[in-house]
Amino acid sequence: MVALATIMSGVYIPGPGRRVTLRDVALEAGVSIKTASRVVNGEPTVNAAMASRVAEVVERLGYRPNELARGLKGRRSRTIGLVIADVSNPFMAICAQAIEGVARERGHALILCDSHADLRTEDAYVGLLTQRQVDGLLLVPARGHNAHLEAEQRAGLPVVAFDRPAEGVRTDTVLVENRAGARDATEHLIGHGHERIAFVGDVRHFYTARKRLEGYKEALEAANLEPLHSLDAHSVELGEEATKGFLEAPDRPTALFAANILTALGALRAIEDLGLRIPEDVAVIGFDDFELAHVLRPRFTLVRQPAAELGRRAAEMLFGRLDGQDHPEPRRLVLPTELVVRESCGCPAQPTP
Amino acid sequence: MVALATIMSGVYIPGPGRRVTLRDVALEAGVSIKTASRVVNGEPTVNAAMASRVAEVVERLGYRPNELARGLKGRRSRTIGLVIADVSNPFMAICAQAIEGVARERGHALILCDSHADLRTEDAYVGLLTQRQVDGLLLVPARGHNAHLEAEQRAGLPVVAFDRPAEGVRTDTVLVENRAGARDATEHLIGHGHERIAFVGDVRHFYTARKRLEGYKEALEAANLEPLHSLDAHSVELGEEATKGFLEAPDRPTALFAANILTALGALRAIEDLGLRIPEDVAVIGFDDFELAHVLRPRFTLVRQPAAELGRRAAEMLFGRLDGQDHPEPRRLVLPTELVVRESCGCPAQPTP
DNA sequence: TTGTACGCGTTATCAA
DNA sequence: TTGATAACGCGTACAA
Repeated sequence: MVALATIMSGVYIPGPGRRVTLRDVALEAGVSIKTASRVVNGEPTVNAAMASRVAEVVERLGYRPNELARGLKGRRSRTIGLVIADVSNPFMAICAQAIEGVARERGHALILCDSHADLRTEDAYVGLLTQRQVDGLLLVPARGHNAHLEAEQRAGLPVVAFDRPAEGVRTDTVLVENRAGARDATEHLIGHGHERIAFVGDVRHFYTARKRLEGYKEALEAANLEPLHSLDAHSVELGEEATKGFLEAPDRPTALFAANILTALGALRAIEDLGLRIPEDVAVIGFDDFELAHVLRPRFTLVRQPAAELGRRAAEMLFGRLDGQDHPEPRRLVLPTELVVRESCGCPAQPTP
Repeated sequence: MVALATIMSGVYIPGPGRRVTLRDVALEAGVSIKTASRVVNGEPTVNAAMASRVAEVVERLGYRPNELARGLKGRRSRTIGLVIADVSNPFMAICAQAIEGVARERGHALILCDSHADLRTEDAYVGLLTQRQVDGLLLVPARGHNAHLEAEQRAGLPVVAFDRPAEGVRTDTVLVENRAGARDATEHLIGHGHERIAFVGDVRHFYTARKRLEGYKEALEAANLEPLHSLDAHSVELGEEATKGFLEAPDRPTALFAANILTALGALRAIEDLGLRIPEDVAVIGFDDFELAHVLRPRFTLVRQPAAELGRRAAEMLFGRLDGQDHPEPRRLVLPTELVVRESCGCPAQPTP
């Protein structure tokens, strides 16, 4: 072994590209590989003197266990996979950050995959991850039948879906109160006396969009008001267009519920362009938080999703399974949203929110 | 092997938790393991008939190579590590997304680590990553002496730093024109006739903050103007405070350069609170893009960083090394920024930017 | 308490 | 062209 490495003045210099292995340590310390292994893993059944000798060598050579070998042997890669729909979306990025934090606490690495909300890409990623023997899988499922997940689950891979449920597969799931959140927002607008409240939402097939629309309709029906919605505005531009469609009509709505970030931004642009005032001419509430919401004037009222908690809870649910918690049935956790009341809904300005 | 698995009506059902291995394939196809391996790896030296028979079995059993075993044997994990300072920062998230995309194109998995810009956390993560035998490392270095990187590099691990250089270590680096970008912005304000231009920046020890301050000073000096800067505003609140400090002074500046996102938001809040108008009372230019910049009124002028390209180029530089490109010296790539002129600087409104 | 032998799933070597 | 056999680095089972 020393053939490929050199010890110079107490500093071990591994050959280029060659890492120190347990064998190197064992040889250097004059013990068996197994004993070295025991010391590294902190097993108690080692002579103290020997242990400290080995520890010294480990330190000096800078030995690092090879996790690939460990995983191969031990059937645990200490790695989990995350397939997210779009990391560049701040909401998702915060989820990812929270998940990464939990993984770290639990000594696991996190492989990040961005499916761009595409089912085939997701499928490919799930393959990549299982090939890497991940211990578990967290994902924001793409729309469509996530059939590929089923085989993995049957093979014993714990899977947790979050933000939206996986279609056609029974997995643990962590969601957000989309419907209740939308209902709260709509009711708040109704409470301000509005009777014509428009809904600008994104792709109708998206789970979150559907649920939010349901909540909106629920609130309107309870108040005996007519729904007035536009869907499929999945970009700022389309959101702007849809909003203008509403606001330029003869009998225009006096309030607007923008069901996601993009439509909210589009709505703001439209309102600005038409020279209307918020909230005097149109009151607005959005769904999902953004950094500038309290910088805008008037301050923007919105339904806040607990992004970090969503990620954290999903990760914890996964690690629960890894720890052997045996819930035979898939679990479902739904986290509450929070209506952050500021000024765009028509409420008076607060001191310093 | 069939002891732990069953073949029923053509469908192979692996035992719980047990995955199909090359042995299973070989047994089922009646060939040697090595032959099965050859087929899987597309080696040309296989009899066509045999190859298709094996391929069929691979398909039917749903065989997936175990990347851990491959990595253990082949000394290539096909995995790269990314240590980023803060994924919840949209700029970083976009970098991460771009990197992930390149990794995917190259058939590599990406392990994501969030150092929270903390050197010790970074150190721990680098350890975690090398234990996982990553083939290369991309990172946004934390401030301080990144000594731990040196040992890894010596052991043959390619390292690419991006957004900021690693201190005390010589690595490939991809940066953005912080200085030139800040100079451009400042010059633009000078071009509008401003003579008192304040700089609101974040932590003075940060590389990016320093470079931007340099650029700002350069522009002022060239125009024989007095610099007027405040530093260490590393939150929206502090940015707001710092801005108010400037604007409430007797001889207040007529223009403001906010050197990062947080200070830009803080500045906007401060200006709003003081009842000043943009750009009539104070012209403003920021550094770094944000989703709402063109939704704000007036539209916000800023220096845009090529986030996706930064990530992509860094990843490509890393894969270049992995492909064996042998540049003995560390390389450094500096990407240009772009001054996105809108209205907050005092320029007239554009039709539809 | 310590060491030996084997296996994890794969690829590489070499002989057939 | 194909197949035994030996690695890769580590942990487990068992023996010393």
